[in-house]
Amino acid sequence: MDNKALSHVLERAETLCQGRGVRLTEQRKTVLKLLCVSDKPLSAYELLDRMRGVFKNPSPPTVYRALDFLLEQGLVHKLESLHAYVGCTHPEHPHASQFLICDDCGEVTEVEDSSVAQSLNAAGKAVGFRAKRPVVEVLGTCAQCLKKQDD
Amino acid sequence: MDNKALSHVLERAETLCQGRGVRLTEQRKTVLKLLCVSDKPLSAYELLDRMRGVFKNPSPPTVYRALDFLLEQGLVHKLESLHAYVGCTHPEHPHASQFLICDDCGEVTEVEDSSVAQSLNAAGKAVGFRAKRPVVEVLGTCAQCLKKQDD
DNA sequence: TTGCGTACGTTATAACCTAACAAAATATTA
DNA sequence: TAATATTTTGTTAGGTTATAACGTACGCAA
Repeated sequence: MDNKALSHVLERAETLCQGRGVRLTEQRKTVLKLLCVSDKPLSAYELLDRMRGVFKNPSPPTVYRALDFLLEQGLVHKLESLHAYVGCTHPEHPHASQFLICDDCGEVTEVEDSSVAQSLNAAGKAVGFRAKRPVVEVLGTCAQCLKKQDD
Repeated sequence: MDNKALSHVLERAETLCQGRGVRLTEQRKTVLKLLCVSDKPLSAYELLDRMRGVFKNPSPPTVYRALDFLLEQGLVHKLESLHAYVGCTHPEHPHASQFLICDDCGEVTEVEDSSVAQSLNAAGKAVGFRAKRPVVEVLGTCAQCLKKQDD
């Protein structure tokens, strides 16, 4: 994410948090920023490392608390299959996302496909299940890496 | 899973492994059995505990190796969001499953909804992504627990 | 039997995550 | 503003999940 997009996300996050009466503190903003400027998902401990540049003595709870907050606010997502976190690319509204994760280059694409969401919902309903948090992550190979393989 | 279903699964597993020229050793069979008779997903360390009854001195690698094998053979599934494992309920053919996980009672239902699989595939294709391993887990509340809540 | 590949034993440690309690900052109310 | 409550952060420690690395045993085939 470039600088302009970053500041847009941060402003947006500020606005959202103010509207909800919750506080986007420096630590939380830092974690969000670090995730946004990274070109790949970061583990909690990678985040921890990068926070050393900003805060004096961050510890795991420091990072996990910030992550918990950001997850609750829908500003970041956790990729369960990678034990890693990414900034949300469209936090404007609550949503059920799917993630395409490239095994090869590590790139992650967040998509919001309504037919996936719908069919999942329907599958649940068919057995009387009420969905709360869908986890949809597809591991595979991205277009770019597929192309490279052909060369 | 009852005793009859268990022996059916084990026979089926034997047949599958023989056909593929791989070995379903005692350790591997034990892990599969433990997962099948459990009424809920088991973590690797829960499996480790239960293996103590069968093998003299099992260690984490013992369990993880067996799990890796069973995962490769499609005989068990890993639930990424729980860090836990379940026996596959229909290992007859390779398939992309979805899991409905009840937050309340812990029950997990494996479903195989082709429209979910299709829409996911389509969403990937739209951006040139080749899917290899889909992870689809829906956390929520099962029908039984929903009913209880009403009472 | 010798050699090769696969499976297993063993130790250690890496990586991920949370509990628990104290201190500080911030918000709330009097 | 002062007193109080609430939220956030600091800090220590420890629990859980997963793998590296290296050696040994076993099964099989030349």
